[in-house]
This record gives sequence, structure tokens and C-alpha cells, in this order.
Amino acid sequence: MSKIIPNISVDCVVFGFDTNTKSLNVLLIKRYLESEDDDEPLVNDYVLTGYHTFEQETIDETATRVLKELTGLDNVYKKQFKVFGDPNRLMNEKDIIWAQNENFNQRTITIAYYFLVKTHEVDLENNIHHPQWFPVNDLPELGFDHRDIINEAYADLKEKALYKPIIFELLPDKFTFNELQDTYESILGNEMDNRNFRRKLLTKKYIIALDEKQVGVSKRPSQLFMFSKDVYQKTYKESYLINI
Amino acid sequence: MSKIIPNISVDCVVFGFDTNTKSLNVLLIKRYLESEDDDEPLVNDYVLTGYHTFEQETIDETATRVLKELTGLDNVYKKQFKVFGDPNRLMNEKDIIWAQNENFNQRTITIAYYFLVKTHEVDLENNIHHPQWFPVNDLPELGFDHRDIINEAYADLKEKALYKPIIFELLPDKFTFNELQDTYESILGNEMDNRNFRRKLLTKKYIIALDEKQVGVSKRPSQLFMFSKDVYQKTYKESYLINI
DNA sequence: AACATATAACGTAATAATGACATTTAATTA
DNA sequence: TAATTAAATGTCATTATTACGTTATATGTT
Repeated sequence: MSKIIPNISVDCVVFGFDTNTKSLNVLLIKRYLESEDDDEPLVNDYVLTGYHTFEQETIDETATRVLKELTGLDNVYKKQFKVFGDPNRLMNEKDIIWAQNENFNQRTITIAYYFLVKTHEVDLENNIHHPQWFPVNDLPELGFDHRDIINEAYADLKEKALYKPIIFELLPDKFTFNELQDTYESILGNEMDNRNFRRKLLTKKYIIALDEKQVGVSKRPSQLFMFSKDVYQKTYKESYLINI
Repeated sequence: MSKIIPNISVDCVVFGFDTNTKSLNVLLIKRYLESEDDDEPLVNDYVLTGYHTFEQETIDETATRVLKELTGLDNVYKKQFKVFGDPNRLMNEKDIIWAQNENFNQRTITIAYYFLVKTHEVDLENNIHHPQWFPVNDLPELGFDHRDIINEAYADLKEKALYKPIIFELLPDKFTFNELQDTYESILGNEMDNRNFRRKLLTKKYIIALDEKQVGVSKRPSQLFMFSKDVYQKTYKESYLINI
């Protein structure tokens, strides 16, 4: 049995994109504690999943382990983006109640990761944590400093999406151009002209048109595309284009 | 007296740019341990500065404190870029010798920051750590996992320099256009056409031509420029230009 | 005073990328 | 076969980029 390091943990922000609602979502689990006199619950909000690092484990392994438990997924895009270590970060009223109940009260610093997953690959049903997706722009009440953590993760994702092809981590293997644009618009929070967007990205050799169309839609079906990481890595030249 | 958290530390990569040698440098301190029989020293290499976090201190405060001790500087650009937490990260031969001598051997995770400083503002003389500048491309033998840490810091800096105006943190308040270009070239590791470089950056309103020239040079003196963070923040529109 | 030296500073033309804008096409369903 | 729905596309004016060599302005030297 592995021993945990009591003052070091990992928290995981799991991002998914829902192509139906066109919403960038975050996976959260409920934090619930009943009062003794069965009145109002003492704690009833949502949190990220996380766990302490084991003594013989890298931080990355902790993150991977936590994600696997939550989603069942391996080999997911992962970014360690910030450490949250304020001595008072778990000192809200509800966090203190929770900490007393759960028997942790030491100063804990947490290393925060975000993950980009394909929503349809996450099985929410058979999951002891009962995770739920929430739009990143419409989050429920959150415990600990997890709202901060999510906001920082989102800010980092926004920036990174502009110059790395990470958006494809959020899309199915086969996607339409409109889905791609929707995903960009959700992440970046702005609308784009569809003609200009297509022109720009259609020239990229690593976005490959498939000989295949959407099926089962009652309208003109879109063409499907795929992203080739391989072609990307081979053809992308770091332009060193200063863009300040 | 503040108590330290024994398994959590901060390490600081301090970058400076030397306009004379046109070299991006890192500030290092010596790690030295003599053997008892006075032969070869047991440990004789260089390391970053770092220190443990105090119990009532944020991680950012730790970093700021360590930098202040090393350089005397406050209010310096600082980026927390990565955590190094491999269980075996301090397990090289020399690190073990050092750890026995210094009496630490527990697993320690370190939160790494880099700082961008103006070289001429750092006083190397009156400093108990005796720090020295080394070119990032020609580092001496380094202790612990500090070569990794520096390389990761450098990679992050390279990326960030392309889309944030952080380069000015490395330059004096008044700089010439050629110094600006030299700094970019050192960081990005490529040469640029000087006409195109000027044209591109001269159009930026936040790079302001001063009514002032270099003095004491035996050639045509350059015009001096300054960077206005204020103008930058007011005029920069996030273009949301996808650049993948 | 004229010249040498050294580096700062600049221009042009061809090509590529961007931004702004509305219509046509291709499938399903009634 | 007509209606519906969303997919897909074209053009033009403006701006940005690339590639390239010459001129300007200071100091130092004779």
C-alpha cells in the first residue's frame, strides 16, 4: 500500500466540448455533508477531483492516476499549469467544516493540471464519483479555491489554443469544419467569420478532408475532417514570428 | 522565526541579457564540498538558488524572497513555470553526498520560477552567494536536476517571448533597436532581417522613440527607445488570431 | 578640413495573408 | 417538386511579409 504525502496534492480540471450545446465544459463532482439535525446540509457544492501524491510517484503520475479514476481514460492531453499554495487557500467556512469531517487540516499545496478530453469518451454512468459536466461559463457553487483553479486553467487553455493544435483533443477523431469553428469560438469567446476561418485553416496540410460525410442529419450533411498530428509535426515550422 | 516546510521548495532561474556579449545568461551559485583528505573536492559544481517555503508564506512570496536575497531586486518579472517532483530527482551521486552533508534527504518537490532581470541592476559584488552569470547555451556542470530546470525555463521563455512583450524586462529602460533585435535573436536562436524587424516593431505604438541618442560610442550613435507598458495595455487588442 | 571607419537607418517590389461582405449548393422532409 | 436547413464558397481592397543593398551620421585619424 502506497503512503501519501499529506501536504502535496494534485487537482484536475477536465475540459470537454459539447458539440450539441456548443459549450466548453468542466467535469465536477459533488461535495456533500449532512448536518446532524438533518436540516440544511452543511456542505453541498461541487469540486474538482484530486488526490495526494504517493511517496513513490511522480506528480505527473498522480495526475494521470486521478484522471483515470475519474474518467477511465488514459493517454489524454495533460498540462500542469499552476501550483496553488496559499497558506489560507482552504480556509472558507465550508472548507473548514469539510476538513474537520475528512480529517485533513494541514497546509496542502496542490499542483493543478488540466486535461482535454473527448466528451463522448467519458462514461459518466458507471462511476463512483458521479461526475457531471458544467459549462465553464456557468459553474455551480464550488468548494475550496476550485473556482480560481478553473479560471486559471481556462485562461491558460485560451492562450495555448492560439498557437498549439490542442483544440483537436476536444473534438472527435472525425469532425466537421463547423464543429472546429464552434470549438474555437467557445474557447476564445468570440465569433469568427466562417469564410475567413475556413480559408485560413483549410490551407493547413494537417487538417485532412475525409471521403466521408455526416450521416443521419436532416439537412445537407457536412464533410468530415481529421487532424494528423504526424503531418503537423513534420510540416510545422516554428515561424518565430513575433506577435506582440 | 519562521518554520520551513521541509518537502517543498522553490528554485529560481534568473535570466539576464548581456548586451555586450549578446548572450542570454543565467545566474548561478557554486556548490562546493571538500573531501576530508583534501584531495579532489567531492562536490564542485553550480546550482540555482532556491529555498524552502515557510509555513506562513505563499509560494510566490518564497520566490520573491529568494530572488531578493540573491539579487537585491524587488518587483521583477516572475513566472512560475513548472513543478519538479520526481521521487528520484536528487539521487545523483554528488547530490547524495551533498544531501548527507547538508542533512536533507527527504523527497522534496520544487516549484520552479524564472525571473527576467536587467543585468546591470544586479550587484554581484556585495553578495554572500557569489552568483555568476553563465550563457544559457554554455552552462557549467550543474547539480541536482538544475540543468533540466533551466532548459524548461528557457523553453517557456522562448514561447512566451513570441506573444507577450516580456523581452523589455531584459533590456535597460532606454534601449536601441539593435539591442532589441539582438535580444530577440538570442532568445529565439535565429537571425532576423534587420529591415523587416524594424519595420514590424516600429509600427507598435508602445515602442516609443526618445529624443535621445547613445553617448560615448565611436560610431554613429543609435537612437534610444523605451517601452510603455501603459500604452501596450491600452492599445493591444487580443487579436484572437489562430496561429497553428 | 578631409578622409576613413563603423554601424545605424532606411526603401521597394513582389507575394501572401487578412478582413469585410452575400450568395449558392446539397442534402432531407413535407 | 417545393420547402427547409445548414454547408460551402468568391472577390476585392487592405495590410503584412519576404527578400534584397544602399545611404546616412556619428567618431577618430591624418
